[in-house]
Amino acid sequence: MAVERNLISGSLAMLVLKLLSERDMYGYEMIETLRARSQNVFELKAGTLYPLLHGLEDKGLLDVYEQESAGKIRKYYSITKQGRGHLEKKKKEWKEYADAVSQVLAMGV
Amino acid sequence: MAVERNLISGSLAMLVLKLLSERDMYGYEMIETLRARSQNVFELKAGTLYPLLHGLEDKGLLDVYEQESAGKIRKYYSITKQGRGHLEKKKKEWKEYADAVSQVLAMGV
DNA sequence: TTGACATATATAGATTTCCGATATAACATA
DNA sequence: TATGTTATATCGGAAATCTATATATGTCAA
Repeated sequence: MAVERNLISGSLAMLVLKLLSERDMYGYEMIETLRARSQNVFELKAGTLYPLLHGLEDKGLLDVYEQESAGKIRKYYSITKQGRGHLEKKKKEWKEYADAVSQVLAMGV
Repeated sequence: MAVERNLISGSLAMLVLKLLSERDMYGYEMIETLRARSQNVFELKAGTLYPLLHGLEDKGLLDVYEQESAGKIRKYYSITKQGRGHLEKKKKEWKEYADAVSQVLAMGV
């Protein structure tokens, strides 16, 4: 694929980075925020998110720190400069892919 | 996911069904047509397409017949009534998903 | 106060999609 | 005759995501 193979499924990483580009969040908060913003289309599972976050951290796209909030220690994730660069690239690829799909679906009979 | 898990990668099956909803085609023709319509964004591999076609046939979404064309026996694929129903459903899901992604990307800062 | 439910993080195993590599074969053209 | 294009096919593997499971805390109602 001219658009990376992982783009489509990989859109989840893009969405997470997008949320973190606005403000630091902890995992559970991302699940709830994505659900709300997408009108319940994205029902991200914890078993999907946490391995994804660890992977993004390993790649240097996110930083993590612990912070108490409402009596609980939570893990907050923060996007790095490299992460912002990655997000821009992924947004461009998503647009390219979505436009191509529209193109194919619209043409013909 | 409210949108089926396979939707996104599964968009490939949708695109193939879309082509066949216009006219019968053989495998290689689908690869070339998808490439052309998407301005080279979709570079579908033979190793992806043929197993996909066999799977769609097993599910009753496609029929196959052999026909000579330009001195060669080619396998033409034809979409079934069930296949058309499946295509409509997938198109709706794609739209739902793509809109949700746009929503998340557009909001916030 | 006890049980149920929501919050919060985490890992292991399984499934699905798709690609790379490889194989075969016919035709076109240089 | 050699090379490239057309055409179909399978196997094995990588990557993304889900299911199931585990753990622990806070909250609220019975």
